[in-house]
Amino acid sequence: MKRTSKNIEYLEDTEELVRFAKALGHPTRIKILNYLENRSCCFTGDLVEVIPLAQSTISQHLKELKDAGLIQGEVNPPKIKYCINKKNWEKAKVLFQTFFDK
Amino acid sequence: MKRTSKNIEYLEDTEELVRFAKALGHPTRIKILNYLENRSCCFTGDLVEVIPLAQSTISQHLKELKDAGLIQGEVNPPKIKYCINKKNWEKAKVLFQTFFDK
DNA sequence: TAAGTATATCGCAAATGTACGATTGATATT
DNA sequence: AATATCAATCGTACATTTGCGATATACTTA
Repeated sequence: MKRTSKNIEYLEDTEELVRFAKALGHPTRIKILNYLENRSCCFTGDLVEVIPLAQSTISQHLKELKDAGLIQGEVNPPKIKYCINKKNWEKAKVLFQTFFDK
Repeated sequence: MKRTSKNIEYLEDTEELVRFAKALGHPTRIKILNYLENRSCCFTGDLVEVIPLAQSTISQHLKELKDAGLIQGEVNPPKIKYCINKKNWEKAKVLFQTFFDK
C-alpha cells in the first residue's frame, strides 16, 4: 500500500466500513464481541478463562477492537471493564446495513 | 494460528461471518463491490480503468471476493463478467444484521 | 515498603496479505 | 497458422497480522 506512488482516495464511509470489517475479520474477536453482547460488560480475565489463548494475545485483540471503536474500557481497579461502544456499534450496524441494501 | 497446539473451535456462523468480514476488509474490494452494486455486472477491464492498480492486483482482489462467495464470474469470451452472488450476498447481510442486533 | 493482582506492552518468529511485472492460457480475428 | 485481446496465475518483495513469553505498569493489600 505504501509502495504505491499514487495514493488512492476512498470515501470516508468506505474507510470506516473497512475499519469495522477488519476488526470483525478474526474469529477470536467475534467471540469476544459475542461474549460482550450477552452480558454487556466483562473483564479481561473473564475472556482469558473462556478463550484458550495467551493473556497477551487476548489483550492485543481487545486493543484492536478498542482502536476500531467497537468496544471501550473503563478502569475499575485493579481490573478493567470492557463494554460495547454503543454509539459506534450503531454506526457500524448502519454502515453494513446500508452497504448490503444498496 | 497453526503454531497453537490447541486448535480452537468456532461456531459455523462465526467462521462464515469472519470470511465475509475479511473480504470486506480492504477499500479496493469495497470499491469493486460498490461498483458492482450500481450496475449489477461488469468486466475486469472496467475495473482496471476505474481503479489505479495493476491488472494483476485487481484480478487478485476479484479472486478473493469470489472465494469469499460475494461475487461470481461467468465466462463471456473473451471477457469475464462478474456479478454479485445474490444468494450469498443475502446470507452475509443477514449474518451481519443478526450479529449487530443481538 | 514489599508483595500480589490485573492488564498492557515489548520483542520476536511465523503466517498472511498486498502489490508489482512477467508469463501463461484461452478465445477471437486476420 | 499468426496475432491480438482479456484475464488468471506465478514469482517475488515488502508490510501487516497473529501468536507467544517476558517484562513493565498501575493499583491494592499485607
